[in-house]
Amino acid sequence: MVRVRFAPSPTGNLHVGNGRTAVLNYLFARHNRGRFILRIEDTDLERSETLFEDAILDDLRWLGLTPDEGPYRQSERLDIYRTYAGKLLDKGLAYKCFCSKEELEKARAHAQLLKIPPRYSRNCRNLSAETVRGLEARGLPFVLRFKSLERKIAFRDVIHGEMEFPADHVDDFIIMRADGVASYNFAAAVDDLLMDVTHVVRGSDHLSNTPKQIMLFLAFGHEPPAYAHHSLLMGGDRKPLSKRHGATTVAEFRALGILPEAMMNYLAIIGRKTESEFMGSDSLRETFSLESFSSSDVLFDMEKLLWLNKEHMRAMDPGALAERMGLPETDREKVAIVRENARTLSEMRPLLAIFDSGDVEEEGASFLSSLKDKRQIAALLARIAEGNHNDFERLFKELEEGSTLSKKELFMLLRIAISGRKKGPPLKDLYRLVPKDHLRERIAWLEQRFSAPLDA
RNA sequence: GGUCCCAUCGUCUAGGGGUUUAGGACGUCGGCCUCUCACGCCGGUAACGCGAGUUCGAAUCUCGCUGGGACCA
Repeated sequence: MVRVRFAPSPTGNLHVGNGRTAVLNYLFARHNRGRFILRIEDTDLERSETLFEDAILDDLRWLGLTPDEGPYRQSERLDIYRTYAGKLLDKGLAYKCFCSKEELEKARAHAQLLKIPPRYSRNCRNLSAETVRGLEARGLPFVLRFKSLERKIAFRDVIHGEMEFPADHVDDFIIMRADGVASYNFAAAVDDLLMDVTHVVRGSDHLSNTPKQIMLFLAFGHEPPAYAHHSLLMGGDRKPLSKRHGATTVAEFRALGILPEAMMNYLAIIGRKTESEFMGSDSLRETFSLESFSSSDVLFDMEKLLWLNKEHMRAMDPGALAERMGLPETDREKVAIVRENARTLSEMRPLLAIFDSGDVEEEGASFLSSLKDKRQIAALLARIAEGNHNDFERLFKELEEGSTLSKKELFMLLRIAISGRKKGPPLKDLYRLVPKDHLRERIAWLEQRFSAPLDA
């Protein structure tokens, strides 16, 4: 049984990069009929907030990524980590280190100066039991360090292939801090072990940490899980995606009017080879494979997201789309017409205003002002206002007769009278759906504007 | 500073020694579609980071360099 986990830290809103990790884990689990576990990595008590945990949960729900287990919270499992650290201590695979922060800092600065890798000196590795007792009796604070295996660590990453790290890649790293809180690598490894995680699917920023976690598994006498490190999301300048690149959190895209279907679709296909790019969650699940991922980093492409969003908007039942926007299902016809001209839900709103108000945009009004025969235009507007039917073809034919305007001019005149805008959906649909009182309101406004002295 | 990862059109990718005038998608540009915009259709633009080596032949294999990224604190 495949078991995967998504393990965010609640130190901020859900970043799209982490959102992608969540999507991949979810899809991998579903594809294999496995379990998708949610684990909150909140051992950094200073930076973790339940406010962010709620926000992340909310974003996952919005994306449709329902966990099968969890959320488990590391802050509620501190005793477990202590117990497991104790096991390593008993087996002689970990040791107490009394080196002070100051000493460590000094050694690090020294290493920096000599331009040699900053490694822990292993000062406390071979302290006698007696010495340790003595130091403890004096009440000196200590951390627990893992006795790093002095051999190279090799493993096969599902995305990167064969991986090999030299023996000195890992030093005697801390597994328990002086305050009794487990370190990131230790808590993650213990949880992956205890939660029977079979595949660790995460960002390649964790690639260098993997040898540590593998060593911990070996220390506990277990086979490590399979690892799959996917590439990272970058901004246009190939720097890590951050605020200055625009929207970076799932919540921001949601606010921008991106559909969850599109967000999931986009996050699931970038950096991958797939036969088709536009997919719903069913085909995403069916066609998913970790092997289809490229190992190079990916630039976030807003244009492609917008394209996918539009495709999803167009594929959706118009009534459902209306409801998604908080509109009654009966607005389906309006939504169906207007969505062709929008890429996001937000872009649909001003278009929907065509039906709900008698406003005229300046661009439209000034276009009419630019036409020459003002008297004829006023006459035509009056005749449009009289129209009481919904047949655009008929109206157009009626007006065309006796008019000296070009076809294009007549169309534009109608467009502005009906919608108050220069651009928009086909006129015959608009004429059918714009309420007559709004139409008259627009014409009244235009007539008033025309009777006023023009700047021409 | 060390270790690790990565490198084909602007972007995501196909291609894994001859089948390639390097294919597709998004974007972009042009044309068509009885008004505009959008949709749709048709067409165009655009890439193998650099240098050695292996080979009859390399985008494809090897090494080096350069560039970008990550981790270690």
